[in-house]
Amino acid sequence: MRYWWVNQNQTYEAELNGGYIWSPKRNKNGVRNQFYENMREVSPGDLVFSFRRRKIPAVGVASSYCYEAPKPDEFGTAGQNWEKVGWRVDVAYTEMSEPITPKAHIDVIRPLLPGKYSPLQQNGDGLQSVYLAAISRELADLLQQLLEGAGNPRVDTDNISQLDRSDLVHEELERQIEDQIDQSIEIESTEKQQLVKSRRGQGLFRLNVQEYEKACRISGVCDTRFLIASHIKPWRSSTNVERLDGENGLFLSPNIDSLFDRGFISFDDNGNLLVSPVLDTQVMSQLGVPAVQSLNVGRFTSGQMKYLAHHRREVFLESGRQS
DNA sequence: GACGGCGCTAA
DNA sequence: TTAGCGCCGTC
Repeated sequence: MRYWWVNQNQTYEAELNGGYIWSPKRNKNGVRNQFYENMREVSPGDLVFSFRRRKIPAVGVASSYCYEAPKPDEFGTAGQNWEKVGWRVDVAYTEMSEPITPKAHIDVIRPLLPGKYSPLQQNGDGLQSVYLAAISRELADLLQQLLEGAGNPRVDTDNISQLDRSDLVHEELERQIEDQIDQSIEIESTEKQQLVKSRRGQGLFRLNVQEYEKACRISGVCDTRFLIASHIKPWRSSTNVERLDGENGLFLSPNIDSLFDRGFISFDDNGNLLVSPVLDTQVMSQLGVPAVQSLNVGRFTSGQMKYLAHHRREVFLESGRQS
């Protein structure tokens, strides 16, 4: 399990009440930001320390992995220059009745601050450019001691709640897109039907995928009755052309589709399997992904590679990967 | 007056 | 890529 520190000044109320943390995927100028990339490495059960107005007013336990979600409406003007779609992790917060001020304990905290991507300055002040920062177990232990010493209840990872809204959020997002397709006057009704069917991997999209893929790349199952035509670049993020493009698809066994769809696995351009560090290796092998050092699933077309690059950049749950 | 989920920019 | 510095709105 891992430990995180989140600087939430303007959005604290919204994120506390909503039970989540949210970030855009990129800086305003489109550049990768490590504090946003860190969202992709959170696992259920991880501990999250809230930081607001120089204090720690709440401690949370993550209850989901990272998933794509729209910018919360309740942010209002706070996040005006952030993108409309970003990363979200569900978090069960416990408010501290006696918030502590890290700066008051900076002498003991300073030696435990990370050398890079630290959430605090050496003098104990915050850092404007930080959102979600990784901290060590040692620092997390210290913060918990300080919080308990001040009279707060201890928050532990086994306070984990089962609340994971990722399916609901994605369902709502995709339902809105279906409505847009349905109301569009430029699209013919037969194409509308195909676009909606493609969301479930059915219809024309499935036929188009069959031109490129014959079996599940990992399980080897080739009876298409048991395979899901899975979008590489997610349906919700695709253009209408991409939603029906056969090169934007793989035939996958249901278990493998579920792992690929949620970003637990991906592929590089040479066909090597990539496994997210957030995924438990035992679960992975139980779900049918062989626990070998490297697995090559064969060549991809240049079209497939284009979509795979998107999958690695926007779906795969690993921070810091350049591709 | 203090400070930060910034925006630039230097190296 | 990372950290430092200056801006300025908000608490």
